[in-house]
Order: sequence, then structure tokens, then C-alpha cells
Amino acid sequence: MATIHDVAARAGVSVATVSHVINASRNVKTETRDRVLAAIADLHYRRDGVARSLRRNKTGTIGVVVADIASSFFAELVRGIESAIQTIDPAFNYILSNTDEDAARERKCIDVLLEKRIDGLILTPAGGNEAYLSDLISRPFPLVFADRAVSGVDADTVAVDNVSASRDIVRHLLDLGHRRIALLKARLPVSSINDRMTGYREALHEAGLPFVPGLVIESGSKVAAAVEAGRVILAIDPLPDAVYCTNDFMTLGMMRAIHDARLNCPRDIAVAAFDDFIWANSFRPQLTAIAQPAFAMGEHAVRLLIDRMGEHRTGHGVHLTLSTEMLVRESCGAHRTIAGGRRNLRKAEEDLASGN
Amino acid sequence: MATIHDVAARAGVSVATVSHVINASRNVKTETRDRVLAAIADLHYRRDGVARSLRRNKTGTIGVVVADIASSFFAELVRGIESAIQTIDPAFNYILSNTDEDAARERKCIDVLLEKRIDGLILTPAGGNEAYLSDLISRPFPLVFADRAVSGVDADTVAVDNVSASRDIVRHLLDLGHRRIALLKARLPVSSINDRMTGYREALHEAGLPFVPGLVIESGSKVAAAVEAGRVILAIDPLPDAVYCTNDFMTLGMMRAIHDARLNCPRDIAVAAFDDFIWANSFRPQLTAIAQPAFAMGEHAVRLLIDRMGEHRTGHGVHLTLSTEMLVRESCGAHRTIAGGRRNLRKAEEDLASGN
DNA sequence: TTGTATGCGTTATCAC
DNA sequence: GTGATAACGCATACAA
Repeated sequence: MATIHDVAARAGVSVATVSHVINASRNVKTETRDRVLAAIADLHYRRDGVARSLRRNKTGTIGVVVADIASSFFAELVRGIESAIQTIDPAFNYILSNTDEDAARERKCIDVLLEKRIDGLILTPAGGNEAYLSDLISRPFPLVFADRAVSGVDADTVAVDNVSASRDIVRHLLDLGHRRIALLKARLPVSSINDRMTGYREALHEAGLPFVPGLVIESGSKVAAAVEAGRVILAIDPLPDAVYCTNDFMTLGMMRAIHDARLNCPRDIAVAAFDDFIWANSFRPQLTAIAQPAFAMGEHAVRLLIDRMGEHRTGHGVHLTLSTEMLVRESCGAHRTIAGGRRNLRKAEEDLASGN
Repeated sequence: MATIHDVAARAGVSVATVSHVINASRNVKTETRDRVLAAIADLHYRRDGVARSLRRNKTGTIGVVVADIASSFFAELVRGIESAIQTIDPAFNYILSNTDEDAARERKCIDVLLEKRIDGLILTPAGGNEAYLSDLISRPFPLVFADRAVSGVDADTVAVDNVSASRDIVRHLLDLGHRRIALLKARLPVSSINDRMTGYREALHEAGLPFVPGLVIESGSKVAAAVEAGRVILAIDPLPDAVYCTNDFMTLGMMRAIHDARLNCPRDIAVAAFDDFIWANSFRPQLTAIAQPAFAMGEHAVRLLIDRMGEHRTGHGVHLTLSTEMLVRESCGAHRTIAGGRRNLRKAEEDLASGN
């Protein structure tokens, strides 16, 4: 592989000139420049980014550590991150790591990334690495939390208002007449999930309803675990009117459990979901859900990070709260889009169920 | 940030000794070793991976360039890649780039990655960079294609047998009595999609049915475009009995179009899909689909790549073909899981439709 | 307008 | 068992 020295030799100039041509960092006589460019083309020279990184003390690479890219929320978040990065500098990129919500793995990932000298890190913290992260930002190192805040760690954060969004969708359930509302809660020690439970409690409280611990079922944060938890909910006697699922995995599990039990949503039990899906409009029941601006969250995370990286801004963490959208579809029993069709739909569903 | 020199000074040894302690690359007296380790801890020393990469001429980072991580197939593929990488070496990682099936962007991405001196590349080629890729492997550079082969580029490839999988699922459609089968085909100049169309044609031919160009609708490879294409299919007169969708985006678009038209799948039109979804069991209609072993494909891609990287194997590309699975559910009209419930289901669906 | 030479932090060769 | 030092390929301060 050709080096800058080879190019210099072939063009009959010094390495400094070659470097300056490549980086447009000082005036070079047009004719010289052309000779250099020609040599670069002839030799198929490609600048060595590693040597460059060593010299400049920056890599042009950031770390992106999320729970699971296979979850559409994180996938969209990452797409937003990539989009923003590309816009700012096409030579910038990111190393992705999935933690599966495991704190030990999160820590390992970050250690490796730090050794690779990433310029910054966007993280959806799994919870459990407070001291480690606190230490990290105090170096200081550019770090942005996405989706979740970490109490005691004063880093930039981009998230949504999980409390109020949850309050809204549980209110919606209440408005539709549901009273016994179960909560299918991901067992994750993170702010977003806790906040969603808080919103649930607040909505119940506003409505003068008691908080019933027996209606709160926790689940591991994978679909298989959520299916099990969903079964537990369906075994509650009497059957709850509705279930509020705190993230996409919980929703998938709940729907699967409902289907396996040959029950019908929303007739037998309503489901409200945190997190929307791209296919929510294409299949049945159409999910009533809180949609997060995942892509925009990614973009904002990058902006915050670049900001930290550039000016070596070292002040307090800034918290960005983006707004969510409640998409009222049919899984809670609000068949708004089917004019006058509610009774027929119910009937159809009954027939459907009786066929099982 | 502390360097190896700082550590050496503090421990009262040479940098060579420190390096050897870190890398366990030669015997060091226990007492010396402990002093070094203590100094490392005291100074919070962390080896500089950039300098190390420069010296060793390898980065421990590979490139992963896919069409769109938001598509569950690619997400699973990437998870498989990460899993295999982690197993082989926890310090290995990958830079991810999404091309959105754009050849120019693919090329740009790879250029940037090469400048960063990735050790190898796993690519789902968008098509259109044959010469560029051919040049790349001839350097030689470790390159593995996933999901798709590129004609004229002799690189390692891991994929499935798209022809026979498609033949099977179209046969399934034919077995169920469907005759006018439309093809919703992603407009992608890649082998996998072309092969799926080939399988479709072969199944028709076997059944003595003509290939009707008017039943083949091409669509841009995004959901929005696929919805439009789905509308075109639904406007064909008379309505086709069934549609075979060549990838997940097509399926999402088709289902959305069916829903928007207030039609019912499978009663009004059957849908067979290439690519399964994690939620296919949780929502209705349950999709009859070809499931690809995306995770395993990622793992195998890594193995092939490591192999190339290690021994500097320069021979012909090896092609790995993994097997798919046809999941017969209900979207084609084969209600196998609902014993004797077919008539009731039909009736229910009719009631449902009449309510719209 | 161009060139020379230093150093980024590490690994590895050679010497002791 | 340990140390001195030469690269790795580049960017840049300083010279000319």
C-alpha cells in the first residue's frame, strides 16, 4: 500500500506538499498540485486514517451503544444518528454495540471503544454503571444519553416525556371505560420504564382509582419472556379490561399471549402500547400506541455530542425532551376510523372467536 | 491521558516491559509485573488502540455495510455478525453503514472505511459497483457478500437459495387453488430479488401456467413506494387471487394497501411473503412466509471473513447456501392451525368486511 | 511556494 | 529477565 512518501517521490515533491494538497491546508501552485494528484491516482494512494488519527488525536469515529438494534426503536435511533453524522461530515462514522440491557456487557463494550479512542459516545444506558459513567464524563469525555437519563450522572440527555405520554394513553384507556388496567412492565432499571409506570399510576390516581400491585406484571425484556408474562396477565381473575405495555417487546409478547389464548383484542382485552411499529397500520388489531420520534432523537443526540466534542463544553448536562404522539387506532376499542362499524366489528370478532 | 511511558516511569521499568506485561508476550518476573500493573491502575492507563493499530497494521475493526438496519432481516444479520465477532475476540468490532440500496453511497461508505483501515468488510451489495468491488478483492482485500451474490465478482458469499424457496411458496399458493398470482417485486438490481422472480416463474411454468407480465409490479424498496405498488395490484381487473411479495418492505406495503382498500387478506386476496417478522405470530392475518436464517448468515459471514483475513486465503470465493423455512400460516388461506374453523372464520371475515 | 524534521504511542527487534 | 530504539504513516512547526 502506497504511503505519502511514495506519492511525494513520484510527484517529485516533499511529503509536506502532498499532505497539504490532500488536506487543502495551504496554497500549492496549481501545477504542483496537479502533479501530486496525478501521483495519487497512479499509485491508488489512500491516506492512512490510523496514522492520521494518531497524529491528530481524533479518530472521526464515535461509539453507539444501544440495547438491541433488532428493536425498531433502536434501529430508527441509529438511523437518525447515522443521518446526522453523515450530514456533518461524510468521513465520520460509528462503531455499534448491542448490550441486550446487560450492564456488564455495556461496560465491556465501552472499555473496548475507549481503547479504540472514539471521539464520543451515544449510549442508551442499561442501568448499573452509574459510578463508571460518572467517572467517564468527569475526565471529561463527550457522552450523550439517548432514551434514558441516569440519576447521578450529569450527562447530556435526549429523551421524551415518558410520564406524561403514559399518563395520556392510560387516560385514553380510562376514557373508553376500562377500569381494571394491567401494566406489563419491562424489568429494566432505567428511567424511561420507571417513568412510564409513574404515568400509569398518576392516571389511575387522577381517576380516583387505586393502584393495584397485583395488576402490575414484570417481565424480562425479550419477547419470549413477555409472552410468559402476558400469560400471567391473562390468568388474572377476573380478566383485566386492558393492558398497558411499557415497550415494544412487551407489546409483542402480550399480543402473542392473547392470540395463543384464543382471545381477541380489543374485544376481550384492550391493549395500549408504548412504541409504535412501522407495520401497525398494516395488520390487525391496529395498535393504539405512543410513537416516539426515534430518528429525531438520534439526530439530536449527535448534535449534542458534536457540541461537546467541539468546544470542549464541560458544563452541566443539557436535557432535551422531544414530544411523542399518541396514535389512536383500534386495539383499545376506539374504532374511530370505522364509521358506524363498531357493532358489526364486534359481531364479526365474536364469530371469529367462536370458530376457534 | 497516560501513555506507556508514564507507566514505565512510574513502575521504574522500560516501556518494553510494560508492553510485554500488557500483551503477555514474554515472561516478566512476578514482582515486576505487579509493579507495572499497579502503575497502570494508579494512572488509569488505557492502551492507545490507534497507535497499536498503526504499529501492528491491523485495526481489529471490520466494516458492515447493509441496505437498511431498520429492516428486520438486516438487523438480525448484524446481530449475528456482532455475536460471532464477540465470540472470536471481544476487542473486535465493526463500523456500520446503511446504503439504502444506493450504489453511489455504498461506494462512498466503503471508501471511508478503507481509509480507516478496516481489516475486512461484510457487504450486502446494492448492485452497480461491480468494477469497484472486483478491484477491491483483487488487492486482495477480505470481502464477504451477505444475502446477495454479485455476478463477475468472485468473493465469498453467504446467502439462501432464493430460487427454490420462492418456487416452494408459489407452489404452495398454487396448491391452494390460486391461479392468478401477482408478483410485487422490489426494484433492486440484486441477485436475491432476481432469483425470487425466477422461482416465481418456474413454479408457474411447472404448473403449466403462463407468465403474465402484467401481473408483475415493480416497486421502489421502501414501504411508501410499496403501498403505491400494492394499490396498482389491487386495481388490476380482475383482482389477482394472490400476491407474492419479494421482501419485507413489499409485504408491508401490500398489506397496507389491502387494508386501505378495505379488503381482507386472505379472503379477497392471498399474500405470500419472502421474509418473516418477529411479530408474524402476534397479529392478523398471520403471514405465510419464507423465513431466512438471518442471524446465522451473519455468523457465517464473519467466519468466512476471519478465514480470509487470517490465512490470507486468496483462492476463489466460496459460496455458502443456508436453508430457509416456509412458515405456513393463514395469509394464503391455509388455516391449518384452526381445526375445522375455516368456515366460521370466513363468515366472520365477511361480517367484518361488511361493517366497513 | 515549498521542504525538513519531529513526534503522536505503540510493538518488536536486537542487545545485554 | 529486562532495556534501548527503530519503525508504523501522517500532520505540522519551523525554515528557507
